[in-house]
Amino acid sequence: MDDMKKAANSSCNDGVLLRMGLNDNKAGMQGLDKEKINKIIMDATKGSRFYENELKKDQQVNQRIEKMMQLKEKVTTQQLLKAQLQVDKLVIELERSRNLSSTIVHIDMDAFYAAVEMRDNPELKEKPIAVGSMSMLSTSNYHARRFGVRAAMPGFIAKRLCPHLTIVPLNFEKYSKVSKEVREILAEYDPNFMPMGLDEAYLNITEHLEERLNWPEDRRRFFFNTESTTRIDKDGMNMSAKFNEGEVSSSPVLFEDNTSLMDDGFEQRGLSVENSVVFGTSAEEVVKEIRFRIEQKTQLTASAGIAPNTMLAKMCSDRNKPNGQYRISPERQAVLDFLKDLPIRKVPGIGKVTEKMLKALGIVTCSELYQQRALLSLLFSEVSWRNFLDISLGLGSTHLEKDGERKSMSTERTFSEINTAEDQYNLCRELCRDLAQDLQKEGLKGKTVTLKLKNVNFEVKTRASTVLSSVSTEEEIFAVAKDLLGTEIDSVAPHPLRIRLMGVRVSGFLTEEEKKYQQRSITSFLKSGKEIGFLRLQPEKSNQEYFTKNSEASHRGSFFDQKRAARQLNSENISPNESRGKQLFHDDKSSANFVEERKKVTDLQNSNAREIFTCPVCFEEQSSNNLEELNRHIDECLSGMHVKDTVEISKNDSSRENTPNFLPQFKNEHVDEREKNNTDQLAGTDQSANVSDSSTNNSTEKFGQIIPDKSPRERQPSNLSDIVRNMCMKQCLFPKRISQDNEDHFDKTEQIEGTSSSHFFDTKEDTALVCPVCNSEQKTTNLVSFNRHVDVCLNKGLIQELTEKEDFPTKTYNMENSNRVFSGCLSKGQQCANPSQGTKRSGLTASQSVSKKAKSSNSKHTIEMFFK
DNA sequence: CGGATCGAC
DNA sequence: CTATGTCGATCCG
Repeated sequence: MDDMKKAANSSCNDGVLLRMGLNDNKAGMQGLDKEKINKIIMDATKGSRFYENELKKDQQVNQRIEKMMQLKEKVTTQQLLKAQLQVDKLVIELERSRNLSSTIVHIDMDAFYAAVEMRDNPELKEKPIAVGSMSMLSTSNYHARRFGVRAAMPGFIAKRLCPHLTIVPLNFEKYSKVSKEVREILAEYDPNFMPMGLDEAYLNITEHLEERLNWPEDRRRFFFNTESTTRIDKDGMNMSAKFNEGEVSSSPVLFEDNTSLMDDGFEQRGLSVENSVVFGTSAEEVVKEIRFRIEQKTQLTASAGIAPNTMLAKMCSDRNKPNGQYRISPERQAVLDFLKDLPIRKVPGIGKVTEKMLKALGIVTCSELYQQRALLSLLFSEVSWRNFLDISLGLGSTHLEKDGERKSMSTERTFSEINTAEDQYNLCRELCRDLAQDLQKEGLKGKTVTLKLKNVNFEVKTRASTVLSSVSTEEEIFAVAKDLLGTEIDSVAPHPLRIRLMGVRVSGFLTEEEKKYQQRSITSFLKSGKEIGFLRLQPEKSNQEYFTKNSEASHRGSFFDQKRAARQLNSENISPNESRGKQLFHDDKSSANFVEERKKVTDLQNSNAREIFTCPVCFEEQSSNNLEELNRHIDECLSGMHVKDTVEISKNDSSRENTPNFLPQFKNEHVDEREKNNTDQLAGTDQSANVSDSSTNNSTEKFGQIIPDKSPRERQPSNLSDIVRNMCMKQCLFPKRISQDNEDHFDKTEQIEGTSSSHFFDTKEDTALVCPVCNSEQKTTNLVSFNRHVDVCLNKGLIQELTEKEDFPTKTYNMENSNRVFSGCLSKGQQCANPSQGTKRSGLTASQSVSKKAKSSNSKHTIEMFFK
């Protein structure tokens, strides 16, 4: 967002102080010099918990650097020479595939939030201002920057730097509105432009430039905003809305010394009719036109960069800001000239830490980055050094990829210290509630819940748990999160957990495909009694829900509101008793309530009065509410379908054997030129693999053999083992991989993302089959036998458990969230206790060779293949 | 997979 | 008093 953020940290000496200070200080009547600024910051910082943590982090980075330097010492000349050869081969390839044919533009609004606030409140125009709060600033205007006030700085420190600083609170609605106005303009030049936050965007104007060549002059004519904000129609009519403000003050608000585009010689062009200006057909002219229109429409200025790829364009927009633009002409030499002395820190993706590490190697500029390419290839991961190489050659994306599906969703909050378990659980629930709401908006469900905690010393911890059934509701998320939180509370007991931030994240979303099948998998089956559970309790109340009710009854409104209210009342201290783990309530009143409510639940469960049974196999409601009878019915149902099902599965195995189906699909249609080249060539040697991959990829037919391919509504699970198998397949949790060859392991992410199915029962030599029910390793690798075992196990185990009303064996499937459904059905209120089982995940059995093929056809790093 | 870290806005 | 919130990527164990 903010141009100065990086400058703040660039080319500093080591040390926390300098990191937080700034280096460049624009000359001006007012303002502070670098030294003063750093001193003030230091005084405000020194001794704080925050500072101590910064020091600690600094030490860790230093250790990383030390490790790297030790590695460097071991590098022999021979290794270096060899690496040099390898890398240079790659350089030739990269060079050969350099693509200069696109015209990419990066637009960056100048000090966006601050500029908007100044525009809307003229009183602020002459003053140093910042947008944010006393604890954190989002941006500052250029006036304030002269005092060292910048984004990501806490307001109270900014105030010390610049006592006259006006801090205005964030107003996202307003910024969004302005942002939308800007985007409307951008879309005219590239309908597929890519916004990056509210104040930045990339455009690919290659096509626009071509079309524009044929445009008549009038189509490139724009009027000043006293009349119009956009070009006129052929009839000379205004096409767009007028400024609603009615005020004519169009002068830029941002910089006292600025030169508006209007003063920038547009009138001298001689092309303009009164009050209008005509733009040319070059890329520069297009971008000037865009910036002109933005300014006319919003009274805000933007900076821009023009270059053959996104990386360069972004760096260009930084070059002449504020209110300027810069272009790298599409020639190799122009690119290299631009990079020659450019500090690596200016490169997007190179941050504070990377800068420091590279600096330890004597690398500061991009040309130095290139010179050290061989060494870097030995010291850094492949991904990293290839990225470095791309950077030093000036290579980047020449097209704008649509960003794919969201991968996670989270919410987190900072607050003044919270140290009682009760408060922490309440807060956690509130976060879960908010998150659940957000998830709902996008209709997402995820399998992994991550809890994030920051203690009062600013140390951050995350704890994650992946569950079998995907979660989306407040209760479901909280059920997982509260355990994670409980574990953390326990881990510091008897001391209280003293935190200043808590966050909850959900990730591992189901793909569309998975969503469909999930409906008839055991997960949904077990997940909630509401849907298709074979036992319904009325009213449907889980323990958690009682907890909610309870806490909500005593606290109205948001947790923070209550805290605030409590502080104001300031009468009663919440007793900071030993907050032992999962004991949710500490004060007598709520404890009592909880116990009482809990009792109600068990009472309800014990009185069979309102139970309705639904058979999990045939899905028929049972007339009897007798457990024994239900069990007998289920037995019959299961044994009736058992044999047939086994045969069906075994038949499918053979057809599945060599058709791996976990390969990820191509994420986007467009393939980078150089990737295309390589895949084309690879196709020669690897054709068969590609064909087979793509054919299996979407093969619903094959998929359908495993799970009969009818609409979920049409077909319900035939028996429990079927259900379990479906679940296993979709969740990729099976079978267990015994031999742990750590070398050359494949990318699990890809497999989980992709539609994995066929590898479920794949037989591999290094794979032992482990029964998901009894958890015992099976001697046989024969799938038919194995399936039989699982079926037997299921029938024997599950039904027996049902009948005997004992706890689910510890060594079973992890039921996690499903506990409450099971508890209701198995043993009237008894929970099946296997809390930790679910976090253990089995490895996958996909063959590595296949996995590599997947990469070669899809990955950015295909070039590697050439050197083998 | 889980956890830490980096980087961007 | 008072040092953000959200997201994706990567690396390591």
